[in-house]
Amino acid sequence: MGLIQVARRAGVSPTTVSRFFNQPGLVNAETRARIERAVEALDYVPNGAARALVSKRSRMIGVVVPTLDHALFAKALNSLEQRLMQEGYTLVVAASGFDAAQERRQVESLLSQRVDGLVLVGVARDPAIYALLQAKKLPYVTTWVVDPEARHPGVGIDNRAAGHRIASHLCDLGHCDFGMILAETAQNDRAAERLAGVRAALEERGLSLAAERVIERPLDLLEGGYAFRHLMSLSPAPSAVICSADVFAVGAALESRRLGLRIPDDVSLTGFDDIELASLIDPPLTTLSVPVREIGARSADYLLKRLRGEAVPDSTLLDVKLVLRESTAAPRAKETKS
Amino acid sequence: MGLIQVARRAGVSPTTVSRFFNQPGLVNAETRARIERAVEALDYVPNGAARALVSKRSRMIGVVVPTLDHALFAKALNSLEQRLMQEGYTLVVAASGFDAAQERRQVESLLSQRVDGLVLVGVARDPAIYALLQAKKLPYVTTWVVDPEARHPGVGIDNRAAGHRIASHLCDLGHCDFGMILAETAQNDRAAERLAGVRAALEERGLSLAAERVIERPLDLLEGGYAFRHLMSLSPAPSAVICSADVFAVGAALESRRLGLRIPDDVSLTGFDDIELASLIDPPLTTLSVPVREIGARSADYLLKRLRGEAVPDSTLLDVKLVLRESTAAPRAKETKS
DNA sequence: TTCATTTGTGGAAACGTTTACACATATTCG
DNA sequence: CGAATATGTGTAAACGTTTCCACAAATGAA
Repeated sequence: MGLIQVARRAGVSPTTVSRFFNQPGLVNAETRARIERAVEALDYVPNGAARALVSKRSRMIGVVVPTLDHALFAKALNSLEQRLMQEGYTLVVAASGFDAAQERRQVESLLSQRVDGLVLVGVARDPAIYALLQAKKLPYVTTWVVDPEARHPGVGIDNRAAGHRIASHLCDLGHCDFGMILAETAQNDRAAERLAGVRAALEERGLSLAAERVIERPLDLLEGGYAFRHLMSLSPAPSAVICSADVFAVGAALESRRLGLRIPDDVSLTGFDDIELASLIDPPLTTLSVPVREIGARSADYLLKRLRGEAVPDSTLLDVKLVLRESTAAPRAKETKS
Repeated sequence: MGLIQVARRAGVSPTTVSRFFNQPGLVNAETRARIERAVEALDYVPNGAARALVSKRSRMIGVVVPTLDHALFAKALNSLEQRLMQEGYTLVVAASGFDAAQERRQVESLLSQRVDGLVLVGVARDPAIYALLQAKKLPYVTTWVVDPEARHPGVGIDNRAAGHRIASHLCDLGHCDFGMILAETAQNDRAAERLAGVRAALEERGLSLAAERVIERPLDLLEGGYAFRHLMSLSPAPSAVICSADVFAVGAALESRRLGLRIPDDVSLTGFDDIELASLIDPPLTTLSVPVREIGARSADYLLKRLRGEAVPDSTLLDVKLVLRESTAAPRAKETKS
């Protein structure tokens, strides 16, 4: 039911059939034709398991994302998959649901499936995972972030600098009262870094961000709306709300309409990621553009090169762009205390 | 570097170690403890390739989606993955990019990786794929659709009935002039069926949908806007625009604002899928709710059961709900010809 | 006590490839 | 013309599991 049957039918040895698939150049054109015919006739499909067992390469790349429920990770996966496929690799995916223990189990499972490389999101995770990866000498990349201490190869952006950038923009416009909506930092080092960057920018100007003005929520359009409503109920209400994801910002923008608040006249609003919707809502959202597709493609490239044994720079820091649209403006002149 | 080393260290035979993993109940508690220790000490991870080779089951399920660029498929994948993971299965994904030839290559690749089952989207595809699946006796499900002729097991909705339903709703409101925006039917049988359903509903009432009022576009927010603009430039402009996906409808809604058209006063607008955004835009979108997550979960269930050898109904037809929100209303009274 | 059953374990043969290594024949070169 | 080098092919040993079968010891029933 395999190579041997094909070999028999083509009147050659199994070795030759194997070569036919792996280094066709080495086999005589005529022989090649005979083998081709045999393959067709038998509907032969190589057995990846046997192949992986002996060659010690499965031609599979594993990836663990927090969730597939949001287009962001899915988009990155898409470009990852495309690149890998071009090179004959297959993608094995697992979704951890932002759960550290589950992520660990997933990684173990992927190791067991003998993936040739691994793509992870973020750098903060159960150290046991890194220990295992080290022990097995498995090539891996962390994505979206680049480990500041460079202990792990990564493809991503500087989330802290990005947070700094967007906060600075708002400060430059004259804002002093901020609110922030972000993903739960305990399970999301991207959000944590962005927050740190925002904080740093504010501190440089002698401003600060009170804890009750930092709202952590699961990433979700609705949650963005709730958080926004809450922030705007504080006194004084923030004159600018920074969101760690466009999804939050869009939710906030929709909620603002319900609250009768105008953006940017009453509040400035910023997002993060630059999803398609960001440019389409009213008003178009000022945001920080994250090269999602490139993250996917470059991660693939990194692993591919390592698997080919080529030298690769450990980390790739991608550029983010501040995209100025219409959701930010100077704050309203402060009413003088009566 | 494997079972044997663990066995040696634990002072048992490889067979016993194998049992330890596969039927722990059969091995003595004391022995089990010894093996456990050996496993820990050696950082042993079972070799899935070897396992698959001899057991003929890889514990991997393959899935080919058109794209991961849209949240819809990704969401379904997410629930699919969750269910599979619970049962110890791993998900291998490929994105065909709506390309039939590529889909075929992907399926072959998945067959080669020896997946135990396959999830496909839609039922229209290269017949060679079905032939191969048949020849290899590989369990598979088609999703989103249920093959009307029941030649293939499927988990999905009745897209035609759904199209019929939403068109009927608009007819009942009194609309006569329709436009439709949908995905390219050549590569998307879901869209094609929805269109057919709409057409059927109209015909029942003596109405029809001219070819130039059916706009096929790649699934994309922006495209929805362009198509909408074009439809509204026709004369007479449709009083209702039916979209085969919420993504189109949201794009259309955003565009309507730019055009100075009010929804539903000037045009009624309907979507399909009921994505989260649908309820949040202004006005909230009347749409047809598709149980995306359930499609994923049930597909997983189907395969899981088949792999366990249990009997399973060939097809699962899921309910769709017409979600009435505020984007549809009776058409404006027609201006009488002057 | 004897036989049958349960419980726990091991031996050895697959599974379908790849990969050294060897070898025969044809080609090139000094 | 002989030696060196390509070119094309084959033999046989892995790879790390599972699975079939056998078997010993402990337990239960008669």
